[in-house]
Amino acid sequence: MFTVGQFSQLAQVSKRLLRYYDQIGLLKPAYTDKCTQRRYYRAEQLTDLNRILALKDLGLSLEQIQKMLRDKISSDELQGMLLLKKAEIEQQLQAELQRIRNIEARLHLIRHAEKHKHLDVIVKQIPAQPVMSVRLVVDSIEAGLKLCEEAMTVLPTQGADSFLFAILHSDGIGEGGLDVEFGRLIIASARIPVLAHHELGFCLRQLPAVETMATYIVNGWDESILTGYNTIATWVQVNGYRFAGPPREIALQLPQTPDGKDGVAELQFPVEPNHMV
Amino acid sequence: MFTVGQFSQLAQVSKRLLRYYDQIGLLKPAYTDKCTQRRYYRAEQLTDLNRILALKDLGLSLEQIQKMLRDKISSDELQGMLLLKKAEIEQQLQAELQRIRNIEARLHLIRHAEKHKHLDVIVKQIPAQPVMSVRLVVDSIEAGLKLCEEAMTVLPTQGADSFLFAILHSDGIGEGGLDVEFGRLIIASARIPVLAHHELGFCLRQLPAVETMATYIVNGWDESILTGYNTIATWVQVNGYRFAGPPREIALQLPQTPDGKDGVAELQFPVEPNHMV
DNA sequence: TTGCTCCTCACGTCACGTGAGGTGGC
DNA sequence: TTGCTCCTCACGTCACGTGAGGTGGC
Repeated sequence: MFTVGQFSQLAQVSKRLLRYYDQIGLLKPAYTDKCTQRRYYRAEQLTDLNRILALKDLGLSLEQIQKMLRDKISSDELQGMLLLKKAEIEQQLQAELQRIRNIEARLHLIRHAEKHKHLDVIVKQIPAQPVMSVRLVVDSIEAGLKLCEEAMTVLPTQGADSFLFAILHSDGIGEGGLDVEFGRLIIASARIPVLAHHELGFCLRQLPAVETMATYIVNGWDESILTGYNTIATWVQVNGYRFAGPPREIALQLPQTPDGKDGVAELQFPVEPNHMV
Repeated sequence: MFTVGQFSQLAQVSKRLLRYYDQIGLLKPAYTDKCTQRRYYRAEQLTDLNRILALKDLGLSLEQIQKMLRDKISSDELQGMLLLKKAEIEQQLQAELQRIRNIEARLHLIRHAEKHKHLDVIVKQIPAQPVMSVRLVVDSIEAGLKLCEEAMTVLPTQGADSFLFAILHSDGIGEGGLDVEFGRLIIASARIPVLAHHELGFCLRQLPAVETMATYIVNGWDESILTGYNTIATWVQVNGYRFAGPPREIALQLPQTPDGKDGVAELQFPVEPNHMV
């Protein structure tokens, strides 16, 4: 029979761990003095402890281990648990690899770009979203901007969180003009004056959800937006993604000053991992 | 200006997270109503939040992030931190790979061995250890056992935690006889009757520390020990290790019954990763 | 008697999730 | 007035580490 101190030395674990395992009922000492509360362990219990440590090393939680030991688990069940755990770890491993790639991308950007705006690009899930919008082909960017302003004035203002948005459906600058969509996000079940704008071609529709959306916040309603496109494009490339759908632009805050410096917009680019890289 | 709810929806994070970041001073809302305690965020703050999330994604702790943002860190420092973090993750990655290999080994053993004794093999660090021992070459295992018993009776008993041990220095069963060492571990600075046993050849020396020692507890002081050797050998092979030094045997509990069923011993094999596999 | 080990609280870790219970603005 | 959102506690998570403060056996 060994005391905690002795037993902990034999097993090369802390005394606290032994007391803790006693407390949660994972490994009770062979004998506990009712009076002094002292714990006494048998040499044979090293076997039990080692088994616990081995299972812990495999990444199982103490709770799982406890259940396994208590239920005298079968070989098949153990196999199942291990396979499950393996899959789990493999997934974690993928995540870590992704992180490493991300870090390398940052390092690359730090070394080769002057600023670190790329720190502000974030990938997130975007849920589906009802909108009121109009879609058409315009000849030039100027025409598009004009339409945009028109839409801004025409569409009814709702709450503070009902935003204007634009989607560029055509790839880059095609020769056939720009295929664009303008409109307003519809939050909750606010009252929508649908009929009033039918003649302008506005329709109610649903923007699809996007699993992996690379987003970037642009401060300033001017050339910042163009550099924002560049930032996000660089980020996407360096981080091993590629574009996977039409980009969106959300006006989070309309500019109040004529130079537009106080406007805030979010650029959203659907992306997917680029396995070619 | 947005309330927590609105801001959390924009950023796709929980309200609790925003309040938490406020609480720890990582991201204070642009304005907090002194009276109602309500938080109000500016659209521009999405930039800050995204930067925080990006750094978090890289695996940095909130404390590190906070320091980075507070100290207006330089590009070089950021680079250093990222390199450090990368190294950390790579280390974790190695650990996970090792775990996966371990799990695969277990699965293999489960499928091809009948029991799961291999669950009881544990790798640990063993510190250096003073001992009183004698080393010599014997012709046969029988002669060795006889010497062992002699040593057991001759060596003075100390506390309950002063164990007898044996080390097999020769590789397997060489033709030149067995090179063995017997003795007793010396715990703390107990009084040692050195002189009394000089004529038997006992010396005080230090067993070296071992970084990676594969250990296995044997219950029973009989043929269990041989099967124990087998268990540990299989384990070592399947888990991608190889032997890296003379094995030790520690008598944790001397048998009290004639059949020796109640003895307990720990087998210790120095090992190292087998990169050949 | 002096050390040494043992004991039981109980807080700290890390980044929030999850109610409980109550209040202000449309 | 009814909902909705907001607020502040405060506990829970996971596996212990780390003192604090006190006690029993040689």
